Amino acid sequence: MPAHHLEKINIAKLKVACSTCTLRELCLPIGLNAVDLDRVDSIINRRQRYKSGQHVYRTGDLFQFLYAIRLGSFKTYELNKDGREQVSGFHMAGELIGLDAISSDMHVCSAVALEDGEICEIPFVKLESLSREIPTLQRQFHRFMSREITSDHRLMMLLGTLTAEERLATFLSNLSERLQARGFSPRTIHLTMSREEIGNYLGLKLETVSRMFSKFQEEGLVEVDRRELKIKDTEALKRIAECNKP
Amino acid sequence: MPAHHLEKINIAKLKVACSTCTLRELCLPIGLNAVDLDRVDSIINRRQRYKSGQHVYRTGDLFQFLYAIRLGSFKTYELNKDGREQVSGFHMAGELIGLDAISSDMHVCSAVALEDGEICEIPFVKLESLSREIPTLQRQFHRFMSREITSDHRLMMLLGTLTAEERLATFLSNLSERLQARGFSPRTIHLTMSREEIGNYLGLKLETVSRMFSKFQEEGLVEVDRRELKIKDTEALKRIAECNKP
DNA sequence: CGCTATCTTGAGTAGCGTCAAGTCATGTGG
DNA sequence: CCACATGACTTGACGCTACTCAAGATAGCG
Repeated sequence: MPAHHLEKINIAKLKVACSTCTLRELCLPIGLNAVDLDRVDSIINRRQRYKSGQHVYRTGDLFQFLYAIRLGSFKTYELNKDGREQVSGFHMAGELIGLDAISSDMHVCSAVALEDGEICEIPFVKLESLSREIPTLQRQFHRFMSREITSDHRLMMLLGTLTAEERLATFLSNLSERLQARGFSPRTIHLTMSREEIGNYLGLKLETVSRMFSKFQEEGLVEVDRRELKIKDTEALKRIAECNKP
Repeated sequence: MPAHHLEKINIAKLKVACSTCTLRELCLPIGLNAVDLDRVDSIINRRQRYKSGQHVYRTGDLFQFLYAIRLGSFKTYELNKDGREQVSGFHMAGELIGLDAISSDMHVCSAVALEDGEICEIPFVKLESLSREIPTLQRQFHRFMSREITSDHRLMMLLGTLTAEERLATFLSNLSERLQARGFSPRTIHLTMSREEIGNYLGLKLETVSRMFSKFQEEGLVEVDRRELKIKDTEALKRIAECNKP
């Protein structure tokens, strides 16, 4: 085999290995040593591409994989019998989705790409078996599940007790923080979801979301033009959102 | 040691061992064989008693244990900065609470007894270590965490999309089912929580909860007298609650 | 260029919240 | 034993927030 060919393969492999992934400090294998990282590497189906609008899984699908987001943004949602939608989360790079399916071996919500993106598939049975051998991985996985529960509780607090204004401010603050943590601008945000989807997340109608955006704009907190958002007064936004904290 | 003394000890031990616990088919060690069951037994601090109103843990407490409820009912709740309360769940025998604390090593919500009850404390570090050796236990634990996520998503759907009437019907149907699963009457229910606590769970004010109870009573769905509840028309109640299902 | 999807804005309304008064059961002290 | 206080609940009147319905604006797309 010629040398340049070998090199190509290595580059291709490197590009997608956990060890060289820019997300490794955000993703499941946080804190693993090189050897253990390789073992995790070996069970992952790396870099499945998703087009905007494409589903990762749907309610009722057999559960086999957890999905670690590498690139792009995704929403997870449930529909009730009447077709009402509740968005349970907007997810971005480094987050793990599909955790709700473990208990019933079937996905109980759906996940869809809001823009083009990439996902690493993690075979759950293999992850469980590996996490029996690597305590750090086990602990990390438990933290991820627990974090999901914590963030669900935050959303409950929002849905159960906050006003429309407080809900939107909380949503924007949270989005800004998470983008910042991933190296994006916390001020200039491209919204990958529609007003209706934001509403279905916050327990509001799309008209109410739109009105609140306009109100925040009038008050000089943000500038919105369709899906382009500029946060002009982070502090004021945070102050309104503060009420969702303990 | 005299025989009668020995017998006494055995009885005392039997009364609190997982292997003889009436909840073993509902609780964490579902499906374990006798040997593994004993190993789980050995790490558990059994039967801590709680008086009505007593806290199991509070926001900010160091996380050390998961808590398996043996007897009684408990609520888990969070307070936000303004003192608004969101109840994240009413929990009863066989349920595991404290799962939200894993990610931060601190409890992020509080748990309080709604009536006198008993709880088994499970040291989390020991549970993790044991679950590395007992795959069935590991799987079971993951199922419990995942079930928590699923039920949180149900509550989100309720809070985000349902009317007051639908919320209360869903609450009552769910309560009835869970009591039935534990061998209690699904029709004659003693409510261990106040109207305000129900409201803080359902995202409603206590007056609205009270009005909805009265409405259900007028319509012949239930009979309520303070905290004693009789379900007169299970089917009608289920029909109203149905909308919270996928 | 017109069609469609998405978003904004207005007017009117319904549902739930707020405030307040009253009931009832239980507990307390004289 | 009664007078009174207290906490939990119910009910009514009224108000406000967010919803509904509708019309119009704008960008993207075939």
